[in-house]
Amino acid sequence: MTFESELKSAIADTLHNLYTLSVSPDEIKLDETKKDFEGDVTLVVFPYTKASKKSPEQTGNEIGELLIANCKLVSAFNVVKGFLNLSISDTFWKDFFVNASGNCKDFINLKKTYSTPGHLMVEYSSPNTNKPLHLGHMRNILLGYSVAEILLAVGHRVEKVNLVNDRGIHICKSMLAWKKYGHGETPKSSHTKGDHLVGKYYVEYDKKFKEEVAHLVHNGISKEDAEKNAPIVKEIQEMLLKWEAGDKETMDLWKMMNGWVYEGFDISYKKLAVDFDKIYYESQTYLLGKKIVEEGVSKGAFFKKDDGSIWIDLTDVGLDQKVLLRADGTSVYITQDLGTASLRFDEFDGLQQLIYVVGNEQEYHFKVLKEIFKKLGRPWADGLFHLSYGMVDLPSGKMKSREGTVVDADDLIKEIDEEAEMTTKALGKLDDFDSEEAKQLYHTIGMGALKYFILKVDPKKKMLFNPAESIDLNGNTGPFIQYTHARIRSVIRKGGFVFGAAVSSGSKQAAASNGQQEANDQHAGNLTADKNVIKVLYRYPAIVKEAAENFSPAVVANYVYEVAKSFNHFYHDNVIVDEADKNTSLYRMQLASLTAEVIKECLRLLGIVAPERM
RNA sequence: GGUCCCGUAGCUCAGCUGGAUAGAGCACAAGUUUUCUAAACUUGCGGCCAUUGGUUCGAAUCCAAUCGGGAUCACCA
Repeated sequence: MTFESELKSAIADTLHNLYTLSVSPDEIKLDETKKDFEGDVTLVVFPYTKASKKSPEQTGNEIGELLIANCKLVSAFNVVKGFLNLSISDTFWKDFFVNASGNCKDFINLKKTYSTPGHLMVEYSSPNTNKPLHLGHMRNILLGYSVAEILLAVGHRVEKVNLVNDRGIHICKSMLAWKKYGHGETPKSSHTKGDHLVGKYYVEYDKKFKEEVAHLVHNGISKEDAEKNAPIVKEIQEMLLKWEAGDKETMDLWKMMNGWVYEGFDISYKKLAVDFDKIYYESQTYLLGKKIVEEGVSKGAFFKKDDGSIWIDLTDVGLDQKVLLRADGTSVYITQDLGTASLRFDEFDGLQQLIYVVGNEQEYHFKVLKEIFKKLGRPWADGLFHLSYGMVDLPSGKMKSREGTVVDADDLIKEIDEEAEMTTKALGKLDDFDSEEAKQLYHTIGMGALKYFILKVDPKKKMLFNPAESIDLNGNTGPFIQYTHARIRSVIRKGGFVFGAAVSSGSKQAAASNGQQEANDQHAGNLTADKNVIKVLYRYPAIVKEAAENFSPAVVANYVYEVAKSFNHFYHDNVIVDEADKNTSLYRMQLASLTAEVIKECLRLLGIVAPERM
């Protein structure tokens, strides 16, 4: 149902006929025709003037004429300078529309994009269990979820996984602070979300630590020594040792506090409407990887220094030497990543790609990880992909947990929901909603605003988060797109059109009986304002495919905005439900309905719900 | 210092596998509703696409250098 490949071969044939030029259809590039010119697609003829030995205009005209004669897709052409603008026949657009509209489910469903789908894993979120989620985590979570949904949409098998960083000295900090100063406080007793309570003690530790250091410095000890020898530091080291030894009391405390955090995270994940197929815990994976290090040593890929530490030399690929195992035989950060990656490819048979959604500050780490596996000759080494994204900055500067300049995820969600509530109430369209329905809708709209705001930006760019603007509900925003969907639904409810009625009853007769067929026939070759909408809808499968191949929800986000815009333009100029003109009415309802379906699906890929009313 | 990423309108961003007069939204100014949801639509204002050089018929897009911003180069995770 695409014209590009057919047109390209026709052009290739034409070039061959005219100038005995052999060009493969794949090499031919077609651009969308600029708005100011007549036509749908444009062929730039400059590259062919050498072969034609004629002016660009002449060349364009010759190609255009032959195409008109030989390719029924092309209904008209014009040449401006070296640009051959081709009009695709209305018949094509109409056939496309009738087909897509009549088999809407098939049009929306892109699972057959690839004849042999892949098997991929997306790791995202990956939080620490010592503090609540903040804005930076949200970019990660929303990106990861959306990428996974997009990959699923084009038919890949996808494993969504989360690797929880639940152990280590930073986790012990909140444990120690709670033990010393917590007086048995629990989420229940304090009416605090578990992750926030634990986060509070993490901050508390840092405060005490600073106090002790200041005290020691005051007594004439150097800052460096003070930071090493503060009593609380000794305590924390003891605690870590106890944890590693499996000391019962410490383990119980650890389990209890982590449990609080997980309860808190679950609430946040639920609000964000994201999920995971499998959760890995670092406490279970941090000892993995040593075997791989040994293997590397025996293969000669790694080497041992005199002190017993094990290294890899990556200077040949432009990286440095990197330690893989400490002199005392304990793991470093990358050791466990070696283990988990390996584990995953063993666990999931046929896994081809492992996509890590992790901030760009880890780029070096993932380069090293990939190189190590290459050196070890793992066939899947090239399947490791670091989906790196930029930091989220605030207008006031960088976010720093310790300085309290973070935007807390739960607070932000609450704030945005409230904003959505205020706006919705002010518009007063939904006074018949009961309070539960209304609350649900405010959240739907709030999340639409937040998710769209974050996902429309190219992941690799660092983004500026302005709390005031992200809450904006007009213009290029999630609610704008959600609104377009809701408006279409509303109109269609009034018009009484049941989408795909003909299809569900499964016969052409049904289509004829409700007038769809007739309506479509009447509009054959009579496309005008609606054509722009149809043309935008036509690009939907290619857009999602592009987004999947580039792991970029931003592609979908920017596209769905275009869909909404083009439809709103159409809507403004045309009456959809018109009792006096049933055929036109029915035709336009189909167009509106198809638009709504595309919007809904694109939003779904971004993790955004398209409401029926708003 | 080495490596990587970014620099487009006052602000937030598209466009970057080279193509025509560089697009949106916000903000600002003006207009559109007895009609299907105005969270909409229309119009205006706003640009040496960081700078310089190169490649090319053609550069925001590719290459190089420079300037500015960020990240990273731990026996931390």
